[in-house]
Amino acid sequence: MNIGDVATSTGLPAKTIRYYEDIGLIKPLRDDNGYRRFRNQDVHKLNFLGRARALGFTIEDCRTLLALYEDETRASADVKRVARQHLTQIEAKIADLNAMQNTLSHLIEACAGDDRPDCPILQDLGGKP
Amino acid sequence: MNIGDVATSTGLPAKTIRYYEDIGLIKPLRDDNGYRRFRNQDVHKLNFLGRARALGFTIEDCRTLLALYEDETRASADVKRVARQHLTQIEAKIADLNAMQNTLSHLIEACAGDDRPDCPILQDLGGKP
DNA sequence: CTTGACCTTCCCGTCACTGGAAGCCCCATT
DNA sequence: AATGGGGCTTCCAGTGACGGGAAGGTCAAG
Repeated sequence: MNIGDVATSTGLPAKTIRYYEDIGLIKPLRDDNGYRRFRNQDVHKLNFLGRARALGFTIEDCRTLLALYEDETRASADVKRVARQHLTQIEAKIADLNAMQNTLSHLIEACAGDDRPDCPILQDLGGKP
Repeated sequence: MNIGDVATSTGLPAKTIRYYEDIGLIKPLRDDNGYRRFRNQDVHKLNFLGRARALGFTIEDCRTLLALYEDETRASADVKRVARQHLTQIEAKIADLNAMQNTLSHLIEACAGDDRPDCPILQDLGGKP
C-alpha cells in the first residue's frame, strides 16, 4: 500500500502519516522508487494512533500507549495510569471551559446587541468598577 | 511605570507584555534609556487583554474587542457577535471533551489496572473486533 | 510521448507565548 | 572608582501537531 491508500483507509492525512514516520511512531518500508510501502501492521498502528489522538492523547502518550500495546508482558496498570492522567487533564479543561461558558453566556444575555454602544461585555472586560 | 511594575500589577508576564507590543496591541512610550514607559491607559488595556484572554478569546478577537472598547460609537451588536461566536466555539470544545471524557472514563472503569496485560483500553484503541 | 495523478523532500507558517543569550542601565555598597 | 546585582533591551529558537506549498521524481493510461 502506498501512502494515498493508507490515508484513505485510515482517514489520516498523508502529511500526518509522514509526520508520524518522522517522529518515529511508524517505520514503513521503502520501495525501490523511494515510495513508502505500508504493511498491515503499519496500517494497524496508524489506526491505533488515529483513535488515540481522537481521544485527545498527546503524541507522547500515543508513543507510550503504542509501546504498551506491542508489549505482551505489559501491566494493564501502566495503561490505566496514562489514561487516568489524561482524563484528569481533560476534566480540568472541561472545568475551565465551563467557567468561561458560564461567564460568557451571562454577559451575552445581558448585552442588548443593538446599535447603541452600551455593552456589559466590554464593561466587564474593562474591569467594571 | 516600567515593565516589571506593570507585570506585577496586571499579573501578565513581562514577556507577554512585550509580545503584545510587538503585535501592536499596546503602544507604550519609551524613556530616553530605551525602557518602556507605561501610562495608565496602557495598564488599563493590558488588564482588559488579560481578562479577555482569560475568557479564551483569541488574540485577534482581543484586538477587535479592544478596538470596539475604544470606539465610543460602537454598536453593542458587534461586541455581542464576537462573543457569541466565541461561545459557540467553546461549546463545541466542551462537547468534544465531554465525548472523550465519557469514552475514557468507561474504558478506565473497565480496566483492571493490575499486573496482567489484558486491557480494554488498548483493545479499544487497537480496534477491538 | 505526453498528460495527470501520485509520490518524494524541504522549508515556512500556525498560536500565543516561553526560555535563554548577550548586552545596556541604574543604584548601592565597598 | 570599581563592583555587584537587579532590571531592562533585543534577538533567536522552541513549543505541539501538524498544514501549505514549492520543486522535482515516478507511474499508468491514452
